[in-house]
Amino acid sequence: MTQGPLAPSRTARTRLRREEIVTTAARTFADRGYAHVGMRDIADAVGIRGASLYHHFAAKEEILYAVCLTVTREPCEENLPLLDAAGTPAQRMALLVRAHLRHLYRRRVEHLVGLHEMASLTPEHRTEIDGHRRYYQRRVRDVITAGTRSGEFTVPDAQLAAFAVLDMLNGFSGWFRDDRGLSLDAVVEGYVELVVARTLGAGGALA
Amino acid sequence: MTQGPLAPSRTARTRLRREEIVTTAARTFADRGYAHVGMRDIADAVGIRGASLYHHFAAKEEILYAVCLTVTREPCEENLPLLDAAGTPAQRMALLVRAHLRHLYRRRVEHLVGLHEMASLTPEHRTEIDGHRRYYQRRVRDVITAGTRSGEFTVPDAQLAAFAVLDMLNGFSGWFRDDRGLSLDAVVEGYVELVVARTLGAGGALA
DNA sequence: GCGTTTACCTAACCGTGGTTAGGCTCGCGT
DNA sequence: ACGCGAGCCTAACCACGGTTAGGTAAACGC
Repeated sequence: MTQGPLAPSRTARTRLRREEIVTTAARTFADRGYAHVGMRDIADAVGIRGASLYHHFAAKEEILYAVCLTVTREPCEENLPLLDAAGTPAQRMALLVRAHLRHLYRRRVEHLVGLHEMASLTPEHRTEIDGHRRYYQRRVRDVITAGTRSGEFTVPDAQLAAFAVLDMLNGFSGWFRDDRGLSLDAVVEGYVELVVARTLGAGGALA
Repeated sequence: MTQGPLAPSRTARTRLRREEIVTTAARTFADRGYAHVGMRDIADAVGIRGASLYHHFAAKEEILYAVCLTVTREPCEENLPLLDAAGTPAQRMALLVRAHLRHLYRRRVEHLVGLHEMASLTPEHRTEIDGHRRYYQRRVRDVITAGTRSGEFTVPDAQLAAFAVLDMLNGFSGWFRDDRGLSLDAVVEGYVELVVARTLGAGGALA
């Protein structure tokens, strides 16, 4: 470490560049669709030449893969620990809903890409991304099951409820826009009630 | 009309062929993604040569457009009339949920394509498809508003509830498979309860 | 029956876009 | 101070795939 924290180290700058490419590409993919975006388009948006992208990524699909990773791994790492926190299933579920929606918002561009362009991933990459999603879904289902056992939730089928809740939440990134009537906070709290209190049936027992 | 109903007329056979192409293409698009499917692939699946497709469609995008049309126009024509039927908002909503899910099931392949490949449509076609979707959503929101006014539904925000309900329903086509535990009928009735009774809050007042 | 249309064919074109080859320059580590 | 590799460049390749041109055989309407 001959490098102070003021001037970013070489590896740090490289990482920054990679992230810049991924973010820029995600924005372009979201706007025009993965297939309609060429390497030269991504490069233009970053400010370099098309061929230079291959210094950072081995193929176009690797960039898409990086985008998809951020939207399936981050929620697992950041949101799921909330399900292990203290509190009743309903309280923990409310925490998850808030974190989930805020992540969808923070990464809304990447989420749009991740939801639509799965088919363009390599089979192996696709399998891995799917694995993350299935794991997340399983954890949500387990909390619902726990809430059902404790009597807080009243759904007949935890699996079905998990599908319903996750589809409801994930749909958010498809329609929410900053410049329309609804504020983020209003939607988040509205959804906490819709999901935890109503759909799952935990009356007024919220955190 | 020199043509009896036994031997299909020329125009009828042409229409059949078109529909066969659309159906086959939808299946292929759903499997491998619109961009990864060539005209020759579609033609192979139908049993003709690539160039022959241009006798029925002017461009590849026209085929995708036809797929998208069936999944946005059909629900408007077949499901929305149920909202004008007799009965309370909750009863009418329950009818819509059933019809909506059964349509998602009947046309599940086309729905998968319609949800994922929007970006590959011509701007004009995309606008038209979006129009159908927005109209459908508006009609659902209006029923929820009606149910709120009549006191059957207890949601604070009809617009938000409409988003939530439609995302929940449409997600169905993303995960339902015939060969797993759940039966279609079980899911449909489960979702009627989740949507109408729980999420919208119409206690036990179902049809 | 006979022209016309339908539906399909073979053959080829050609733009697009992912990818590669190879060279320049600067900053970093020793 | 010097070598090396990171980062970016220009130039070009080339395969894929949408599309067009032009022809043929059967089906249809009068």
